[in-house]
Amino acid sequence: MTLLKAVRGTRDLLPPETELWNRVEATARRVFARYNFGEIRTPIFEDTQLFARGVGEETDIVSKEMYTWEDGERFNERKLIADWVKTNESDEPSRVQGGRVNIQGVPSFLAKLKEIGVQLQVWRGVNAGEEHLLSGHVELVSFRPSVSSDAIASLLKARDLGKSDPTGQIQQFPIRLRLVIPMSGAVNTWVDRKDVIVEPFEGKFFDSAQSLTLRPENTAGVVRAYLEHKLGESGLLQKLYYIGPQFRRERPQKGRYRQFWQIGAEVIGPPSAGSESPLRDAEVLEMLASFLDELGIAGWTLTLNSVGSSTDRPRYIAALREALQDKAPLMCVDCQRRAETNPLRVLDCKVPEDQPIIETLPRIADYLDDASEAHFAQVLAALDACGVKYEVNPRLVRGLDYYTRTTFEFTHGGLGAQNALLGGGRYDGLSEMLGGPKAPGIGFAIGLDRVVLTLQAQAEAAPRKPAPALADAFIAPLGESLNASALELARELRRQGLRIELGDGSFRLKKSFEIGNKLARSIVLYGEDEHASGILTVKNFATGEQTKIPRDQLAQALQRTGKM
RNA sequence: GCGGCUAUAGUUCAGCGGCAGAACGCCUGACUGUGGCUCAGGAUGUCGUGGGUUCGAUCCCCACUAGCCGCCCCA
Repeated sequence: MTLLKAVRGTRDLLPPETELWNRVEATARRVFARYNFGEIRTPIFEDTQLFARGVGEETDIVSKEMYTWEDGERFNERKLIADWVKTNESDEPSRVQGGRVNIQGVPSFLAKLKEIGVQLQVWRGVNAGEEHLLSGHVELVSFRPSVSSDAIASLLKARDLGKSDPTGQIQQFPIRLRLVIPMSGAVNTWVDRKDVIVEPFEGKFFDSAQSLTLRPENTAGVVRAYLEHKLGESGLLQKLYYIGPQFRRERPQKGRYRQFWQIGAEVIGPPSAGSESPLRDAEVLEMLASFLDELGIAGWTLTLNSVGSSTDRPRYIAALREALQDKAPLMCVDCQRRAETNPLRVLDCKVPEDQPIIETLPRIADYLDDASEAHFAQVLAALDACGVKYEVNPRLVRGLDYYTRTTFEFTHGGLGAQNALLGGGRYDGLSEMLGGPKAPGIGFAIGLDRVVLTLQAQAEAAPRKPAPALADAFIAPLGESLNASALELARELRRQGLRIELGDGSFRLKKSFEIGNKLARSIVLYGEDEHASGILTVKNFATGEQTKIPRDQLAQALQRTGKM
């Protein structure tokens, strides 16, 4: 039996690494608290519509990277029967074959069906125009009073196959399932037109309550919660932070996982609360700089830009498209594609030859209206005033549709291709996109995985690595009869705040020492003598010093060695 | 999603068309209530999975899976 493994792009976080994760999270909580942020926890999955409307239907995240499923999906027998009746009512009886499910599709699709074990009689005919038997197994289908579970399973498989069709090949040839019941006089009693409600077939045999999606980011969820709970009605600015896993189906790489962790925060509220103020932008950026500094991340770079208001941006994109009509053919193939699909991305191109051309393209700065321009200038002025270093990069663009005005990212050189530690920006129109009142906001998401990677790389480079955390003491019961009272001793010490490892009476003393030396700073011997006298034998591993300590002074003594 | 590289012991990695290897770690003993150091001994294993070539495959070929690097995208 093959061992099951964590699925692609996911991973287990084990001690002692989790200690580092906790440190980062604790630092975030501590720093954010000083700015009066409160924690919000939103669901890990949301209605798919939330992300489609918030993040943007056309973004890569929504169009190809989300984990989406139809929740509460049920096989709809009525639809299946209705479809059968509809497609077969004009068929000549002689053309109807008994007990089979016919599936039409392209050869690769049929091969796949075979591969996953769908046992059906299958002909190829769409492309080749010839009939060719690929599999001889005949699956019987009966659907009175209900469709066989095998047939349902086959439909489910075919449906999933259609969903995961990577090349779009299958979609070009829609899956057509035709259920054919045995030819006999029984037909009319099996499916009586009067008993069946014939409805137009809508192209699916499945009904679902709603489409759900594992969150690919958390801002949309926070804004949804803000609207749902009418937090704007307080008239105050809402300052919320979150820590949690996010999900995107991308190709895994170092620093990029399919389940990844983000620490993020949002400042959002009605305009009357000052949510539009450039001071909020600067304050958030200053907080992030403090967070990274306090964590001890050296060598980060803050890059920022203004992508303009929701009216500036379309104007700019139009201008960019126009300029690219002439320029794009001179650029790399990627840029030629981007010019069509997502012109803003051309600005991100890293090909050296393209750089001079990019320099000649229109700049977003020239398309900002006066208000946006002034807003950005005030953000920069506030950053200057508090001494946070930054670079303005007029080519910095963000991939999510909801960003307006200030956008930024903090990068770190040690991360390779995935060099962004965190990213964020202002989203003045998001609330309205979700059907809410005007509620400008600014937020960011820290890539926790990447921050941890950076810290680990720094620790690796450091001349002295920190020693792994040791327990204060290892309690070694000498003999299994002492196990129970050793637990009592451990409980006593632990309740006084000590970190205790408890051995086992079956261990030979030598083994207790060996294990104790690996796990703890001191060993406490708990044998018959100690049990009777209440005077315990304690040996400090570092000094080799061995002393007798009365039980009531033990905690204090171990505390003291802890500070050594 | 695309391209390249990789997959052997718990870990880091050698290796070879014909008995599966090192170092570290682990276990046992020298040493029955005293660890680290030393010495002696021991066990490591589906050689990623499935096919193919071959008398014979961990090695060569193919497919798959996973990881890493780059692209894409983003945190």
